[in-house]
Amino acid sequence: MEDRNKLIQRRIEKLNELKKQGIEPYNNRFKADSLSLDLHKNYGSLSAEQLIDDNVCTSVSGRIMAYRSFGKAGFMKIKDFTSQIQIYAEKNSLSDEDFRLYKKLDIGDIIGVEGCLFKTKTGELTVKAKKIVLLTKSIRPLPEKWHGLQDKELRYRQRYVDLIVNDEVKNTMMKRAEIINAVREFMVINRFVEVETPMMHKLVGGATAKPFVTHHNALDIDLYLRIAPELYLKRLVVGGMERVFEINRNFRNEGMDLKHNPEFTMMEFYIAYKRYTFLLDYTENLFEYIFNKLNMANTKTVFGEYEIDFSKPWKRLDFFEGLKTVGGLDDDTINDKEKAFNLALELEKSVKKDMSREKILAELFDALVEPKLINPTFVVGYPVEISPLARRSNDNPDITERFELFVAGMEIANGFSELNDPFDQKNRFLKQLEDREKGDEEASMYDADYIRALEYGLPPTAGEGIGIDRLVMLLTNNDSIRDVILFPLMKEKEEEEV
RNA sequence: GGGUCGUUAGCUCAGUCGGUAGAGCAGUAGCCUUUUAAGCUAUUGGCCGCAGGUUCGAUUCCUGCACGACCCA
Repeated sequence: MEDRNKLIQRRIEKLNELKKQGIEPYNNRFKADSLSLDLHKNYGSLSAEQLIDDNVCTSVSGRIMAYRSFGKAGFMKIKDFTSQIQIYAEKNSLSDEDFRLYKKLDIGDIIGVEGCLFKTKTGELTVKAKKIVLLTKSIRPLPEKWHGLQDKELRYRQRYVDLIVNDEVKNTMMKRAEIINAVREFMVINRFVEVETPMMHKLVGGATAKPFVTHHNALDIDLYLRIAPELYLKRLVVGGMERVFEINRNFRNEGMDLKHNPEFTMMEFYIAYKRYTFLLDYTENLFEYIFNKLNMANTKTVFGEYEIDFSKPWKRLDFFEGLKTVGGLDDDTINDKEKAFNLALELEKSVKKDMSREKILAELFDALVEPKLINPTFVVGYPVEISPLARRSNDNPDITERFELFVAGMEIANGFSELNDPFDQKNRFLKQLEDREKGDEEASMYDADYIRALEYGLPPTAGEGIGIDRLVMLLTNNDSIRDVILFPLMKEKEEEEV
């Protein structure tokens, strides 16, 4: 233990003094019968006189968040997972031993209190302590009571402290849980089955991204943390599980910024005998369901500087139309790879000479169109070239039956009619393999078993992935993905003690 | 990967045109039996991120590094 910090030293001394007096600093035998929020709900509206008449006695436990002491009495605020409640401790109502303990308590300590409810002069519901039990001595001081913990680095690294002092973190995470529950409920109502497919893959596939590599010792093989569950979920559809979904982590070995964390949560689902057009309506309905479940009065939310209107139906925008009407490109630039390439260079996009025209256009779309898609917009009509797992459109074999959903300039979802033609899929894998050999580390690998599955027959199927973290960002008005992930990845920092 | 900014007490922040630093909260001691960021009095606490350079002297100026925030790729 470091000896430089006097505050910690002082608290350790206190802990030892308490032990000497026979007080256990880590006592786990206190039984609380009430939660703070329930006390406020059940008794908060009673008058001071009524409370005294009713003589409501209770026991609560929680962490001391405020401590105001004057001589022979004082107030504390203790916090449990539901709320906070004030404790009044006075000499006359406590045993000498408990009063001595009370005088030694620190902010941050966790205690149990038995006593009866009353209202103070200012009308605050309070427990007048008859008995105080120390449950956990805290030997590290909490951040300042008024400003809390501001340092973002510390907040992410020591999320436990952040959660203690910054209520909005817990609120966001609770809302995240509600959102995921709502999503799951909606899927189950629609007769989807939740499944878990492998996180460790022998081949990279299902998306365009660089993977993390790990090693299995006993088998002596490299494995990849999955970049997407797609190919496994579609194998399940082949097997007759015609409606499946998975809510789980994907891992992509890429940069980190406001919208990207190396591990992130996706909901992917597949439904047989439907086309991508079904998914558009289904996604709108899913959002409507979430809004209702979260008691969000209308279908509008504030996100940063924007007010976003989720009311149905959402805008549909053709990929190439978008390049023109939103991105301001002319037909010349769209049709002439050279011109598109030069424009992309001007915009400082990382394009290469040997990239296909469609890939360059996708970069231009990313730079010029996406940031302008604020209200929910389904972009449709993506080129085959950049959609290796999507079915071709019957009207135009260069275009797929695919869409992406954008909100507030962020990609939220990606879905399509699945490519179920094994011959076409085989060729697309071979094309990916070529790209990979040319040095494209994001291209997928050839998955022979997946082709075999398609040869058994994948029914016509529609599938979609929804980025859960970004969805939570939208609905909780957080502009950083780190604020909706409990433990975002941070570089290791040297610790000051062992 | 590039650019801008940041890193000072446990926390939130000042500050030093270069002479080794302050406040509030927290802590400690005392007074105080209805407080709400309780109050009053006194007081402890600092490798001023790390390493190097310039200088008589660096927390301050310069360079590099680490970590972070934001912007760009």
